[in-house]
Amino acid sequence: MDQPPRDHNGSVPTKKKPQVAAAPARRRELLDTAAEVFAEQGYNATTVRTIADHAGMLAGSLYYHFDSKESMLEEILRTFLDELWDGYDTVLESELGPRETLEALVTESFREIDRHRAAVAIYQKESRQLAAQERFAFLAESQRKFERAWLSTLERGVAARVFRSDLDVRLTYRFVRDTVWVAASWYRPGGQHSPEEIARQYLSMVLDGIAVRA
Amino acid sequence: MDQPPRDHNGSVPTKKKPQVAAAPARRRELLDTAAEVFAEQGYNATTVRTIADHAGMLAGSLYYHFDSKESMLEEILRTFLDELWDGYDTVLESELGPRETLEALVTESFREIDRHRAAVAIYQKESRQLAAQERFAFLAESQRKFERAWLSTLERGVAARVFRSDLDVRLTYRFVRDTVWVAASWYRPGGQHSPEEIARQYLSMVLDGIAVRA
Amino acid sequence: MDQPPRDHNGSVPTKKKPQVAAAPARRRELLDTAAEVFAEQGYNATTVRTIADHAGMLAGSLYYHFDSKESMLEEILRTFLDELWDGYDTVLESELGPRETLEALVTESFREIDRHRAAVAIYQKESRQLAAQERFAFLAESQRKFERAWLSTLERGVAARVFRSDLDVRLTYRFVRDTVWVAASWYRPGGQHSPEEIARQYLSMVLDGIAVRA
Amino acid sequence: MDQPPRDHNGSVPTKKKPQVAAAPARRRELLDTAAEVFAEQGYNATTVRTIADHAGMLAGSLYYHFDSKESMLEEILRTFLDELWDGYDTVLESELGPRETLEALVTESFREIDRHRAAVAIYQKESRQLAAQERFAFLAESQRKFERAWLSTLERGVAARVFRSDLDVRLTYRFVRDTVWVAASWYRPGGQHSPEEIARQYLSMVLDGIAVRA
DNA sequence: TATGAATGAGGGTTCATTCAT
DNA sequence: TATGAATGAACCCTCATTCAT
Repeated sequence: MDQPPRDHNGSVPTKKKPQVAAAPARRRELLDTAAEVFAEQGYNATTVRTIADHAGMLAGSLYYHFDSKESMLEEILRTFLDELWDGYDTVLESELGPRETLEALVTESFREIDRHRAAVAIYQKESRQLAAQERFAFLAESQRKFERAWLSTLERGVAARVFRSDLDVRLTYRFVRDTVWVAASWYRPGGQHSPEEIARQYLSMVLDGIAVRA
Repeated sequence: MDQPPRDHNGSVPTKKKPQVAAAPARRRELLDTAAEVFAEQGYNATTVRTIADHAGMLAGSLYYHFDSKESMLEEILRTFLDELWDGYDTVLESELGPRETLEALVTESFREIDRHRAAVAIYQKESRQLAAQERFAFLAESQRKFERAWLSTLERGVAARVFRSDLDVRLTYRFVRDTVWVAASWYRPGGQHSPEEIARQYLSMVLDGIAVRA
Repeated sequence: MDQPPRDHNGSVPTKKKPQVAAAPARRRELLDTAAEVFAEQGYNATTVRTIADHAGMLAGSLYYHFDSKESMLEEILRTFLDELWDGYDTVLESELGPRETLEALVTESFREIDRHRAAVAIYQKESRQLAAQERFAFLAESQRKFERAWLSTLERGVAARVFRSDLDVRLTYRFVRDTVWVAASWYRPGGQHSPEEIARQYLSMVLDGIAVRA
Repeated sequence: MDQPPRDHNGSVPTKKKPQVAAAPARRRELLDTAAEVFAEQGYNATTVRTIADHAGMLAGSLYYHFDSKESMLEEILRTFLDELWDGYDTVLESELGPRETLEALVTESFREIDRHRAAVAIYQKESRQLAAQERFAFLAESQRKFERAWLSTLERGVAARVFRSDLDVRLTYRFVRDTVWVAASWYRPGGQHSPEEIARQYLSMVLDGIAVRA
């Protein structure tokens, strides 16, 4: 979805707070808490006081660790997208066939949903609006890269006659993309299905359909 | 998704404002405007002043027509769901076979997306959070009804051997549901594809998959 | 001190609030109140709540009339500088001799102090820091114009042998400038001396000194 | 301007911190740093973090050395006023003639500006507001003493016919006072003029005026 | 019907200060 | 001596809402 600058954890290194180097553990904790709340209540509807409550501190104390509510959001999304692209890039560089690539990408996606459920949910709900802001331009950038990867995979597949040629490729792209990511809105980690199992079923539906074969 | 009480436009008829009778046309206009803005910016991020700006009036003036920002949202969603269920109920009462029912529901859904794009987008983005409020209990109610309709259709189809039996029905339900509605997030009315055409392609993918048959 | 763009009362016409056209009377009242408080407590030490208290309203209500505390400050200073330069320009265009020019400028200055005591006091105390901000660049611009006017007057006087040539002109400039404007810090309108009377005495000291002539 | 109690560096010796005894050198350094920042940015606009940054430490660490930001300010001003009055008292006890007294006081003032530029600038900008607080009552006290010294000198001069009798003495006092101290706002130590040189020029203007003698 | 002005309850953020280490 | 982390009060500002006109 994105290809942010390699190093990005400081985003806007304005002040000289220890925002970057020091105590990455606490930082992570707080970001996880924030992500959870953002995902549950929506970014706008979430107050920093709520985040602070969940973290067992006062609202002002968050500003020792972060520049702003927005910078928390940014870091949550950047961290997620970085990991996501680590996985995707590995797949894309493996030179698999189109069908195997699709399977690997979908499976990787469900693994990310499993690991970053909150971040994915936030991404789903907020990215469209956010992408308009310069600060979140990396979201749009990621989306473009994402689209290129999928479209080329689908086109390769059509050329190789493993995917149907009678379908509009862009529609198919959206279909597959949405099909995967919306899962974040209902997926609960630790449920009865592992990410791989869910991926398998989704792939089965996407590839072979839900109708019984004639 | 829901079947609210027949009359629902005032929800809480406390005050004496003529919120109901007078000039239903202007009312509709304003709601359409509001829906457009809500869809574009998100409900929370939208200020009543923005709505008023788009409508060419001052923020306070909206309160002649509506009780509150929330009541505008409620009416937008109720109106949409009412129409949606009009269509769905017609389908469900037609006693079609499971596959034909699924096709009809999906087609009807894309028609609603075409007609109520803004409302659908709002619904997609906000319904989860809203459903927790008593005022928006009708959203949860609608969702339950929606789920029942789909699940029973799918189960009928599995029993009739027109849908695959090796798939988790709930997963399949979510798959189909999401697959359809997320389209509202990118669909633009007046584009090159008619709702029926999009429905046909979606159905083709959902039913038969995107892979080439062996 | 400044030569702002001819029209400047909107400074940053971001939103479409009636900040500009409507109700200039109330606006003036509020700005006068604000100026008084800024002058007395200092800009930074003044809270918008204090201003609102003095105006008999709530803090938030000020934002119906103004964009921000800073925009109030800006408008106060712009209005003052505009009037000041109206007076100065009239003097400078009159082609008086250097001594008469100096007398007229000083007199005009005391009149402005009389009319805009609060604004002058604010200007004295805050302009140095403010001028660094882009928004208040007009302060620096005014200062440059002010300096040019004074320096050229002094130089003309030296050339015409009405001012002493053994003094450093820049030092003299600062001497005269400060001497006049600091008066705003103790001047109270409605006191026993009229601005013209004070100007006369200042001029007497500046021109002829306080020592008895040999 | 003031004559504070002989010992004044702790003002309120409440806690047990070694604020007084330990390492007076470091203390001085920190106060000089703070004074510089206060002078440049204004007391209110200066955060303790900014001071700490300039001193190469963290904000909290300053509290090992000082009770509060305010106590730093107090000590800066007290130290300055103490030295100033050392000089003034020496002059005043010398029983010089009125003109020579005036010359000596002005010269001494420019020497203090040279030595304590930052403190003087702070004094100029903040003393009026500060003097209202009990803690800074010494500022008002100093000002009174200052005024007495100058007024009596001027009156002595008028009586001795070395100063003009046609001028309002209080106005003249303010004129001379302001004339001297505002210099702190633009004076930069190490510039091309020595304090004594500047004093000489100022005195020349104040005593004999800037106009060419008839 | 709509305006203009105000309310009042927060919301994000800053900052002097504290304190255990 | 200094750090790192947190506190808590206050601050500027936003915004849904009200109401007299």
